[in-house]
Amino acid sequence: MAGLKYSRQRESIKHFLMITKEHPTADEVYMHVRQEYPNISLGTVYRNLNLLTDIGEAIKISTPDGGDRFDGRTAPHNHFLCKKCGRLLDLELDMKSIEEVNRLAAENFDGMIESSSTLFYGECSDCIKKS
Amino acid sequence: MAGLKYSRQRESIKHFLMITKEHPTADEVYMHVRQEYPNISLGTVYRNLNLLTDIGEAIKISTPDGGDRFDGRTAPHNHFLCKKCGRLLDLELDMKSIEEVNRLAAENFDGMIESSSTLFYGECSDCIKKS
DNA sequence: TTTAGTGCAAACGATTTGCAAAATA
DNA sequence: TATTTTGCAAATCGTTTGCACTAAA
Repeated sequence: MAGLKYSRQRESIKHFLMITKEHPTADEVYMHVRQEYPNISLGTVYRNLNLLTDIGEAIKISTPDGGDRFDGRTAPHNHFLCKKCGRLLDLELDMKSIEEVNRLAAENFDGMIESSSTLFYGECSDCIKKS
Repeated sequence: MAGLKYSRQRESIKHFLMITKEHPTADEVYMHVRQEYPNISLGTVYRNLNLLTDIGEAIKISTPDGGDRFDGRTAPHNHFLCKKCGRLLDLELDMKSIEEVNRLAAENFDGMIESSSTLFYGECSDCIKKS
C-alpha cells in the first residue's frame, strides 16, 4: 500500500542535511533549498523533514529556545548548546560511553530504555575566546 | 534596579510545580492554578513559568512532540519519554554518573561544559505490561 | 493512469506582548 | 507613591493541513 516516490525537492533537502555541519531549523533548510528550487514551499520542507525523520534518515532535535532543528547524521551522537551565542554543535561520545549511560540509567528504571539523547550546556570555545 | 515582588499567583504556580510528580505543560499548570485563582490568565502562567525558569526555581523540558513541560525539581536529574503512551517520567542517575557523563563529553570537546540533560526513550513499565 | 508529492493559503496550537488596572512594597 | 504584576486580547511564531494541480511510477 505504502509507496514512496522520488522527489527532487526531498533529495535536495536530504543532501543539504548531509553536507551541512550546522543544525538548521526548518526555515533555514527552506532558505537554502530555495536557491535551487525557488518555488518550493515551506510546507513541503516541513512535510519532507518529518518524512525523513520518520524513516530514520534525519533526526529532530528539540531545544528549550525556539524551533526544532534537524540533523542528517543519524548515527547516535549528542549535542551541545552554547548558552551565549545559541549555536548548536555536535558533540561526540563514543558508542561505549553512550551505551554506558543507557546502562547506568536502566539500573534504576523499571521500563525499557532503547535510546537516549543528551544535550550539553555551557560556553563554546569561540565565546570563551571573546571574553 | 531589578526588584522582584511577591505575587500570590507565582507562589501557587511554584507550589504546584513542587508537589506534582507529573511534568505539566503550561496549560496543565493553568488548569490547576485556576482552581485556586479562577481569574488567572494563561499569559500570567507563562510569564511566571519563564521567570521561575530564569531564576533557577524551575526547569523547562523540551520534547520532540508537543509543547514544553515544566519541573519544580531543580536538582540535576534526567527524564524518560515513553514512545507508546507519551508520559514523561523522572529518571535518576546518581550525581556521580551525571558528572561522569559530562567528563566523558568534555574529553572530546573544546568549550566548557556546565551541565547536561539527557532524555531517554523507550517503553515504560505500564506499557510493557499491557502488551 | 494511478498514486504520491507540490505550492499555496488558510488554520492551528503554543507562546509572547501591549496596555490599562490592580497588587505589592 | 513608585514599581511590579495582573488580566485581557491581539499579535506572533512555528508547524500542519485541505485542496486542486503536477510529477513520478
